[in-house]
This record gives sequence, C-alpha cells and structure tokens, in this order.
Amino acid sequence: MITNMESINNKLLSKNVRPTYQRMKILEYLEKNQNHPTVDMIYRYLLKEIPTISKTTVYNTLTMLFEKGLVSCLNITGTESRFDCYTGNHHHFLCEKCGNIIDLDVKCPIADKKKFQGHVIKELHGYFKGICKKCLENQK
Amino acid sequence: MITNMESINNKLLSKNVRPTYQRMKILEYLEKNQNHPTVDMIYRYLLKEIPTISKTTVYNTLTMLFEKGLVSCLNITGTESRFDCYTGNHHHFLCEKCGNIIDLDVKCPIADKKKFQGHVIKELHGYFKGICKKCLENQK
DNA sequence: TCCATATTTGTAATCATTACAATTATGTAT
DNA sequence: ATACATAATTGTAATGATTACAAATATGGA
Ligand SMILES: [Mn+2]
Ligand SMILES: [Mn+2]
Ligand SMILES: [Zn+2]
Ligand SMILES: [Zn+2]
Repeated sequence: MITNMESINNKLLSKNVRPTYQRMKILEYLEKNQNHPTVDMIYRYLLKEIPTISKTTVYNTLTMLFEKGLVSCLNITGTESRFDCYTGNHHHFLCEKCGNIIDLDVKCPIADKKKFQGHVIKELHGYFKGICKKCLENQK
Repeated sequence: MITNMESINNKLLSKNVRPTYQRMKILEYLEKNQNHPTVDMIYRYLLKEIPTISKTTVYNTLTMLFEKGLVSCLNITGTESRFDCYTGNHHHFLCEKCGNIIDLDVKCPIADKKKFQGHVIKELHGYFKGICKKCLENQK
C-alpha cells in the first residue's frame, strides 16, 4: 500500500468525508506509523507540523474515521485506545515488557461469519499478552 | 461449581491469601454473578452487606485476585474493567445494544500454545462485538 | 496482652476521554 | 467577489475510572 496524499484524499472522499488538512495528516500518520499509536502519540507528533492542532480534533477525527470504517480501534492495554489504519482482520500481541503491540496473523475459526450462536458479529478482537520475541532474546 | 464460603475460603488459602471478610465477599459476588461486573457494580452491591467497605479495597482485592490467577480481567468495553471468576479459556461477546457480556465457546487455534511466532503467550482475549441474540429477537 | 505487620479505609491526585461553546474555515448561492 | 449557512477546529471545563498515599483498623504470633 502506497502512502501518499492523493490516496489519503481519495480514501476520505470515498466515505464522504471532507479531506481537511488535519484529517489528512492524522490518516497519514497512521499509515506511516503502524505501531498502533495512542491519541497522545498522534497529537504530540502532529503538534510539530500543525502547532494549532487540538487534541479534541484528534479524538473527534479518530472516532469519525473509526465509524466510517477507515481505522480500527484497539483496547488491548486497558488504559487507552490504540489506533490502526489496517482494518483487515488480524489479531494483536501486547508485550508486557516493552509495551509494543505486534500484528498477528491468526486464523480465527469464526472470522468471516456474520453470525455466531445467534449473535450478529460486527467486530472481532483477538488480543494476546505476554513477552515478545525481541524481549526474550534481549534478556538471554 | 458449588459456591459456598468453604470453597471460597480454600480457594484463597490455596494461593496463600488471607481469607478476610471483604475478600470472601468479593469472590462470592463474582461466583454468584457471572455477568462480568465492573468494580462499581461489585462495590455498590457489597455496600449493602458491608456498609464500611471502600472502593479502594474492591480495586486492590480484584487486582490481587487477578495476579494470583483467581479471576480474569476483561477490557472489552474500553471504558472500564470487567471481572470474571471463570478463568478457563473462553471468549466474550459484547452487545452494543443491551451492554451484556456473554461467554462464548470458541476454539482458538493457538489457545493452548505457550509460544506463538517466538512470543511467549500469557493471556488470550477473544472479544466479539455486535448485537446479541436476545436483542435481535426483541426488535423483530 | 502486646506488637509488628497486613489489611482496610478515606481522600486526593492522575489521566484518558467527553461535553460544550466559541472561533475559524469552507462551500454555495447571489 | 461577497455573504451566509454550515462544517470543522479549537480551548477549556467536566467527567469518570483508576491509582497514590497516609491514617485507621484488624490480625496472628510472641
Ligand atoms: Mn494491527
Ligand atoms: Mn466470561
Ligand atoms: Zn517486548
Ligand atoms: Zn443485547
């Protein structure tokens, strides 16, 4: 996937979202930083490029992008939301040592089902917690 | 599983936790109310039986019980922690209509693995969100 | 009974998130 | 181009869950 302003622009337009500078930059950040950032991480970075940006705008934009299906929102840490521009079906691993969140390719047996045991499924989250490969190697 | 004070007592003792009245009551509540209550739900109920109980005690106790492996902690809603005395491997469904959290028996392909792609796995959370069977029937 | 220690309690602080109103930017009709 | 209604952004205050911390209380063993 190529990250350029043109594609980001089209992505927003395809969902009838006005491609404002703030929205473009937030989406650009997410595409360039696929480490599942927090609102604050996005905000603090964008502050350099857009000194007037408000954290409320970051919150509002991410909520809206989520509702439009352009980003996904994780609550794996339990303390703050994490955002991911990759909306395809995948799972996540949280390292309790370094705090990194890693994408996992796990085949969930009911991943593509619209219904399960009578319940309509709209979202699916697979969260794993433990110690990541890199941290295990470092402590050897 | 029978919920009586004797078994709760033993459960705590087996983890070298002093079975105080507050701890027993919190664990008893969880065993009798398997609807994944919040801290506040537990606190407000126990207030009737233990008028002097502090919400801090509920927090401290649940954190301790979790660390001892006697309860599990869910962050499915994103706004507050939910607790579950059933620590066996199972997944959860959150209904965005009624807010209920339902146990799901989903076979995760890596449920019993200690390691996955080099990462040591200590916790596994499967969260599904949508509209539950009961709410679907009601709106027909 | 005495005492060191564990537990509980109450209050204040923290931190993420939301509410809300004021300001600013934008698209469209004139 | 101008005016205006509307959308978007901003700043600040409020909310709510959780944590920090110190004082009060309870407990088990000497
Ligand atoms: Mn991801
Ligand atoms: Mn459960
Ligand atoms: Zn790590
Ligand atoms: Zn429901």
